[in-house]
Amino acid sequence: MELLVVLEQLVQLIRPVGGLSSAASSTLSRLGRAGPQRMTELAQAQRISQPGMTQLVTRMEREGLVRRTTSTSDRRGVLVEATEAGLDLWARMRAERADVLQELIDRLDPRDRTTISAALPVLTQLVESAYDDQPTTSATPR
Amino acid sequence: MELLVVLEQLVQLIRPVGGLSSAASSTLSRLGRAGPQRMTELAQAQRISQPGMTQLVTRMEREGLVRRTTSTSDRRGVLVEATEAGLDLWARMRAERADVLQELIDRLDPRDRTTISAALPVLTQLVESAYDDQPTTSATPR
DNA sequence: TCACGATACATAATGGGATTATGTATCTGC
DNA sequence: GCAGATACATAATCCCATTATGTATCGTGA
Repeated sequence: MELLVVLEQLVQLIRPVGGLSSAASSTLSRLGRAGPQRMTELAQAQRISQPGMTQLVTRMEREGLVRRTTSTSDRRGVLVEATEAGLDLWARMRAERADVLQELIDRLDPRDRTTISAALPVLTQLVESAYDDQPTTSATPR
Repeated sequence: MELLVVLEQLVQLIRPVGGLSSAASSTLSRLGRAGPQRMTELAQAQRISQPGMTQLVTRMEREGLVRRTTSTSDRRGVLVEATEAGLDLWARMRAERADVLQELIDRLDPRDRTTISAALPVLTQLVESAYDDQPTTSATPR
């Protein structure tokens, strides 16, 4: 099986937890961790276009997960912040995902488990270095 | 960074190669490897609905990557087969992806490289066992 | 042989999710 | 004050997925 297929299927297994899409999920995470954000900040962090993020925030607002507030420092823009319900979902989602992943790993034999545990930080580093090489303002690899 | 985010970003790095979406890409792979397929077979393999696959095949047909042929054994259905252009793209895509991945891995130090190489088959096994536990006919985890 | 239920696909309607282009309001620097 | 830049929203479009439904064909049992 090709690695890309493996990775995508792994994502498919884990992502449904919490019921949010990828972009919604990590946008909510970002708001939870870093507080209110500008629309373009969120779009850049998620590597999608600004209108794409506008639409996503609108959907998340509709579900009560975030709200738009007025930015006092610059009236051209808004700030997006997570609601209480959003933060609750975020916390639940993270816990559930950890469980799902742990279950998957638990079915490996101990040596494979060690291998995976060692690989995760390396994968993280790999991704980070790959993105560090790309200008943030360039088009999303797509 | 949360594992899911890492995985998704890794997918985002690798997938653009070849310019096909995930479903198109692995559908084309399947046709290349296993020859003409029924629509429902393709849908099941991809874990999407039949109408979803109908639409995808229509789009791929429009791009000249596949064609529908009449199934002689059962006039209710069609067979989907890859065109020459489709097979060419498939071959190119696979080669390019291998290059991208190799580049990413080459920037690791040798010990991390070994770690990743050991982890890939385990990840594969992990995904396969996870899907083996789920009835094929059940809804896609979503 | 015929009728009924199942199968195989296409179509319709809908919504999420992404893009580029464009519009409107605000900001900044000359 | 004005021009260019910025920040977002909106419009149009396409991909991609779903469920529901329609049409044709098949398989089986009476």
